[in-house]
Amino acid sequence: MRIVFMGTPDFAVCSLEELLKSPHQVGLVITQPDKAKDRGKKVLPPPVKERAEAAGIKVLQPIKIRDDEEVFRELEEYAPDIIVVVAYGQIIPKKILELPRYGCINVHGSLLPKLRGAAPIQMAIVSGEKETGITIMQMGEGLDTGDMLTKDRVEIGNMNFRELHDCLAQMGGRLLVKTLELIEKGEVVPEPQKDEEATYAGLIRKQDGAIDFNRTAQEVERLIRGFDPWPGAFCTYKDKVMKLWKAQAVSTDKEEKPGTITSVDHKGVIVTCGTDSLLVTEIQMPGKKRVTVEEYLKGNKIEKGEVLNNVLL
RNA sequence: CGCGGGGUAGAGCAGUUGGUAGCUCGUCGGGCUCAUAACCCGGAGGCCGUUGGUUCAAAUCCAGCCCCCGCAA
Repeated sequence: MRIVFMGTPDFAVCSLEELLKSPHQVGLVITQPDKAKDRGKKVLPPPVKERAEAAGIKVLQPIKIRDDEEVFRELEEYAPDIIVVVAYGQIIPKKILELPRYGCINVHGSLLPKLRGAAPIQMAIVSGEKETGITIMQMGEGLDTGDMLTKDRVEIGNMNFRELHDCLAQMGGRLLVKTLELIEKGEVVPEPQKDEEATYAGLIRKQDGAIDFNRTAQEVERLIRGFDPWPGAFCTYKDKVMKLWKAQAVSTDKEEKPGTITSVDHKGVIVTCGTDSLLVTEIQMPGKKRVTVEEYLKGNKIEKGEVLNNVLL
C-alpha cells in the first residue's frame, strides 16, 4: 500500500521502522516542527524526522496541520491508500481523515477504551494496571474514540516507564504491519469502543512527579516506576529536590509521620508512607547522577528521623 | 549566547587563604569470633578531566576545550 506516516517521538520510530522493512511504500512523513529543547536551548529535529530523512523520505513539518493548505495538497497529490498515525501530537482534521481509501489508523499504547489520551504508558503503571497493550484503531473525530481493529497485550510486571515504552513501541510496530495486511485482505472487523468503560491519561506535567507520602507505599512506588525516566518522582530533602528512582513497598507497624525516615543502612532508606513504608534504594540529588543509596552513603550522611517532605506546589 | 552544579584511588565524597593529597566503602594480607555486609592490625591503589598561562611552587589562581548532571523549555 501507499502509506503516509505521521508521528513524532521515539515511540513512533519503531512503527516507521517496521513499515520500512515491510513491502509497503512510505512516500511521505509528517512530523512536528523542530523544537528548541535541552540544555543550551539546542534546536533538535524529532526522532521520526531523523529516521525518515535517513531513509530518503520527504518530510513535512506543519506548525498547525489543521489549516495548512500546502500539506493537504501534498497529501492529495501523493494519494495514499492509508495514513498511519503514531504519537503525532496534533489533532488531524476531518478532511485528512477521510482522504485515503482506508482512512487513518492510529497505533495507541493502551488497551482501549482504557487510557485514552496522551500518556497511556506512564499512567498504565501509575494507576496500577496489571496488563496493558497496543490498540490499533480507525481514527474518528473524537479523542481516541475510533473503532478498534486489532489489539496485543502485555503484562506490566515490574517494568518502569522506559521498559514498558520500548516494549510497546516494538509491539506496536509489529502489530501495525500485521494490521495493514488484514486491512488489505478485508479481514479486519472493526469493534466499537464502549464509552462507558473509558478512562483517560492526560498530558503529564513535570509537577505530576511530586511525591505525596500520605498516599500508600504501593502508590508511591508506582509513581516512581511509571515516571522513570521522565519526569521522575521527587520530594525534598534538606531543602533540596531529591528524586527517587528505585523503591519497593514494605509493610511496617510504625506510626511515624509520613515522610519520616525510620531506617538507614546499605540496603536502602525506609520512609514511612500513609500506609506501609517505602524502601528506597536509588536516589538522585540536584546536579548529581543517579546513585544507589549504598553508594550515596559512602560519601554522605542520612540520619534516621530525618524527614522527606512533599514538594509544595 | 536560557540559568546553575560538577569532573580528586574501583565507588561515593572532602580538600580551592597556592607548598609534594585525605575520608568512608570496596579490594588484598593477617588477627579475633560458634558466627558475621561485625571488630582489630597492616598493605596496594591517584600524572587531582584535558590543553596552555601566572608562579620558586597549582588539585588549589586565569583562559580555552571535552564530558556528566539539575532547572527551565
